[in-house]
Amino acid sequence: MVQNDQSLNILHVEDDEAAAVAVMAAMQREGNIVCWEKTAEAGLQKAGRGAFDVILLDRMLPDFDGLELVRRIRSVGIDTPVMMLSALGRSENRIEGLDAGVDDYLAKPYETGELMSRLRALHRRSASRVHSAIIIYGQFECHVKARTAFRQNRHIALSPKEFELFKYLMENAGIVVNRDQLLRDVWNMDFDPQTNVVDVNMGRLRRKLEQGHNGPAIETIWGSGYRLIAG
Amino acid sequence: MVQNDQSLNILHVEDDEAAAVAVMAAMQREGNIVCWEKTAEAGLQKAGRGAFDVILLDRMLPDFDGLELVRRIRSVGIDTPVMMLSALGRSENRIEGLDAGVDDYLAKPYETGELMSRLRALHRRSASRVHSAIIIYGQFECHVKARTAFRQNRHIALSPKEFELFKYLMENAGIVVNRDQLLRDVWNMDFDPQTNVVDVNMGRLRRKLEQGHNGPAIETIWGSGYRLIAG
DNA sequence: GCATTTATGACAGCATTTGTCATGATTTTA
DNA sequence: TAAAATCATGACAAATGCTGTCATAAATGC
Repeated sequence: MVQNDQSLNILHVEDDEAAAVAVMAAMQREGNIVCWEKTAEAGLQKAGRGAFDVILLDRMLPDFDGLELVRRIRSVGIDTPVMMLSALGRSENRIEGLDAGVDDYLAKPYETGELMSRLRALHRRSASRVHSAIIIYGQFECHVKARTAFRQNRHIALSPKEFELFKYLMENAGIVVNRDQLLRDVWNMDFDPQTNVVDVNMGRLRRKLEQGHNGPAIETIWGSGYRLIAG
Repeated sequence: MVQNDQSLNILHVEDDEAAAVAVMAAMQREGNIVCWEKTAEAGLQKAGRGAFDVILLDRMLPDFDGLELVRRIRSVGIDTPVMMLSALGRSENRIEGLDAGVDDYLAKPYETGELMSRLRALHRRSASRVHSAIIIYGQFECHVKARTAFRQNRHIALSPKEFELFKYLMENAGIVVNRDQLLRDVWNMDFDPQTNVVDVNMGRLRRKLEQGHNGPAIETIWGSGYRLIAG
């Protein structure tokens, strides 16, 4: 299997095994990578972790409704485009889905070719704005190549070192990182410099991330290290 | 008529007068602003001029095909999301449209409610990516608030002054700007400093915009000034 | 061919970044 | 409760990047 420029990284949430396998086969034939989850909960966890181009999900899921999954995905700040597949093809079903944050809605039965075309269109619209890797965690966005940071869609001006620190925290979002790690990975020091360089810079970053926003950005774990908060 | 937070600024391209009037009435009832053009050519001119949230167009137009209109809109760098309406509702028609750059495709007959819901979804997706003003011209993008520049989706690292110059060129894309203008608007000098500061910085910007890319970025008009080229 | 205009390399002064240090503030421990 | 340990912050100096100036090479137009 060759992955070409047009191929997508897809998260597929579907409890019906036969339907999932069929969709996956069709998509993988075109060189796309598909990650499959059977429950809405598993889909929610995965959506926040992988760098997916689109999320393709079934409306009827065993644990909670596909629409509820979309609402939760959006509420934690995940902005990946969502295509919903549903046996509920009436107009009011579509409107409900689209108004809930779904980006496209396709009623079963559908043609695989049209599904692929719509996924590509969704991705194209999204990708035209995704110039490079973007790390999203809660209110925060880190545009890696552009070296820019955002909180709640507002740009935050950071110095180069501050950006490096922010990026590291985003890469380890929700995880406590200690000073030794930061010295090694951000400052490229395999020794203790016997200064408080980490503390000083963390303070600088913290002030910039919090200014003009409600709530803390970075939590200090006394005696351990620091942790980025979703915000 | 009250315009609320959800209302859209819509460009509608449709030659059938009755159909256009019906669509417009439905949309204006919801507080949207609709600008109507009868031909593809008029639509193309208008698309480049107004700040439209979405473009809603019919596939069959008198002068040239709706798909051709989409291709032309995209080729001059206009990225406004496009919803196409068509009596041609077969799957291959949809695929053709979506692959040509259309963002959503709705076959006639359709329900007005679903049309509105889909337009809002298109706009929502587009707007959520616009952290701030983005200027697009050919291969170039200028993200004003993030102060970042891109050519062919690749980030270009610019110094603050270089970015200011780039932004000015983007704001006057395709137009020849002379040194007096640049001194006044970028350097805030209402006098001739008797140096070649503009020339030197233009050279710096030019080298950065062109490095690793095919073709020139900035054209010198001897004796007049400079002009950004679409790339 | 010459005058004018534009492009480019180099440099110095200024602005920003970053690490260090001292000390105040907070937390933990005995 | 006091002392020790840890973290936060203001200030400063050195390092680095930015930007305008200048001289000169290269290109254009008459």
